[in-house]
Amino acid sequence: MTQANQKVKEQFNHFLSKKGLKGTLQRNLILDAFLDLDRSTHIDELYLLLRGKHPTIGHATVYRALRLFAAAGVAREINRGDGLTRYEVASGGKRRDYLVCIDCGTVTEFDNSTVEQFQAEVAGSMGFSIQSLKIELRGVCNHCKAQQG
Amino acid sequence: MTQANQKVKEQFNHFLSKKGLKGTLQRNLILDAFLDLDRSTHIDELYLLLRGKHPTIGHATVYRALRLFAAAGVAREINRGDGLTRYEVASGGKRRDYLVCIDCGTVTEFDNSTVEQFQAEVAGSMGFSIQSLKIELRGVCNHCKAQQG
DNA sequence: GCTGGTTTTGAAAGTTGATTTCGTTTATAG
DNA sequence: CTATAAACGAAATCAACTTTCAAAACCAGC
Repeated sequence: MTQANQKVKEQFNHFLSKKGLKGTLQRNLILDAFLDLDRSTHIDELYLLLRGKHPTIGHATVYRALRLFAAAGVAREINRGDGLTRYEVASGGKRRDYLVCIDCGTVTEFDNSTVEQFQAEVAGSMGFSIQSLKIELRGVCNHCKAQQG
Repeated sequence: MTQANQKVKEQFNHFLSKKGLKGTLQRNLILDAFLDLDRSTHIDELYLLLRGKHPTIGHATVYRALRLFAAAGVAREINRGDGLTRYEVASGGKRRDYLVCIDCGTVTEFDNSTVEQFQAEVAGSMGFSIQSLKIELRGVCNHCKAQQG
């Protein structure tokens, strides 16, 4: 358990008590698995993962837990347009910047200082308070370009 | 019928004959309705719209026609993460830049020269050939900010 | 520790939009 | 025309998401 993960768990517990909700074994197990995975995932993946160790945990519980994590601000929903709702740990920034290769399907995350500049400019000119930003670039990655000659 | 729309229809007909597919009454009606609407739409909206004038057109046919339009390059699929697959006329650029207000749900399109600059920089640094670009900013719009005081 | 009221759980059912099936109809080349 | 491949529409199916409901777990107050 990293210190960052410990902090996330505290944040979630604080959210629960603030809302009069209960801390349960299942919620703890699901949150642990979610944090341990440390990458974006979706309900069924997490469900199957947990199912191995804790056969009693149900699909609906995983579903509800992930939504609760999102409501608590410790997780974030991702929609990549593939019909699946993914979740990732929300800590550290609110950006989601992807390069999606239309050839091999690889999804690369990137971080470019231009993004911040871009964000500031749009916010200024449109009078818009930006809360989150999602940029998805689709194209052909270096590797696939090389393969195609 | 604008000249641009006429061109789109020619493009679609060319696609059909190139692929050995058939031009049908339904496909023409659906394409006309889609072009006339002149904004992003989804299957059911278009279906209901057509249904009024041409009660024999079925849901499946609208669905298949829109996918065909996309395959022909005259339409483009849009996924805004709301569970609906939308389509819009593909003519004119490959960008989709949105501002989504998390308060009132309004979706505003924007066009900012910074986008192009940004795109070029990312492509250069990552060795990525960008084909399409989707930017979605979520936040609070001017109007809602004013209402909240 | 109990107890009582509330919340949570898991299995199963329901919902929704997307997609396919299938028998019939239509378009088009020869 | 006629053959045949494609397209049609209604209905069925699919997959992911979401809700229902009775039983179980939680926890604040005794």
